Amino acid sequence: MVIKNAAKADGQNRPNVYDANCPTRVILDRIADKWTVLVLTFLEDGPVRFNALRRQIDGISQKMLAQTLRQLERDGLITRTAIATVPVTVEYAITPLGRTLADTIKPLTEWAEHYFGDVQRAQQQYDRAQAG
Amino acid sequence: MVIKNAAKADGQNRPNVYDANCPTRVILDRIADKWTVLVLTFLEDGPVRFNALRRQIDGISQKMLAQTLRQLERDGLITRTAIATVPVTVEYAITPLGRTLADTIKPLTEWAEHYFGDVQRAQQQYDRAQAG
DNA sequence: CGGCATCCGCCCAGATACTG
DNA sequence: CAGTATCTGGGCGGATGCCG
Repeated sequence: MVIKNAAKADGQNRPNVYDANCPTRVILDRIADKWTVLVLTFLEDGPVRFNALRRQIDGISQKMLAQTLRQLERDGLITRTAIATVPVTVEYAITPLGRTLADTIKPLTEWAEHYFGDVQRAQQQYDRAQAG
Repeated sequence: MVIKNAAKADGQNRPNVYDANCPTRVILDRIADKWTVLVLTFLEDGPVRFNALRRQIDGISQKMLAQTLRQLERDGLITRTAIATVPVTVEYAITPLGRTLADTIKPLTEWAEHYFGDVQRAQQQYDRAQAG
């Protein structure tokens, strides 16, 4: 039983992320994807083509990029536009809904940039304590 | 080459999450963990014991909970306090650093609770379009 | 250029059993 | 109560090859 928020996911009450059957868990799992955050925030500045994304998001494979993009498109967070040139050009753009999410997760990357030093120091201290 | 932010991770310039070698990626990967967000936000309201967390965070296994807690402790985001009772009691509490992160990711769960309906509708529309 | 299909290794997560 | 230890399989993600 969930104490913190007694509301059940199935129906009339408020959704509860701590309930495994709550649909908000799906969203959380999506955000918990390794690449979703990076791809979505990258598209904030304007439409980008597939290979441009591939090059600029360092470390992503074409398979994972394609997978992530398809998922984001399915969620209505980005759009996919194929332009019939030779060779074909495909542009990905963020949707208004996607932008609300991007705005929400942006502070996250800022937190990472601001505090990663503190975290690293904590880790080193922890590791020393374990070793000693 | 990264265009969006020319700064390299190694040294004098600003960190760049789009660079695979950037230490902020480590933070992002941590946040991208399935359970980190839930555990950390849950501890915002005060210290909680192991089995209490296990019961209240629906769907988590004891293995994953232990793993997540150890990781969070190592990152300096939570503390672990063992009280020598019989049987032993262990309380986990959020640190000031952890609280800054919890405050940062909280809007995320709120986004999920607010917009999951829009996402579900988008998914259904997408799936219909694929089927038809 | 922008993918998809296939194969495959490896790690992650669940289940189970045991301990202080 | 609060974990650790071990085994196991399913899936994730990388590499490669092919196509419109």
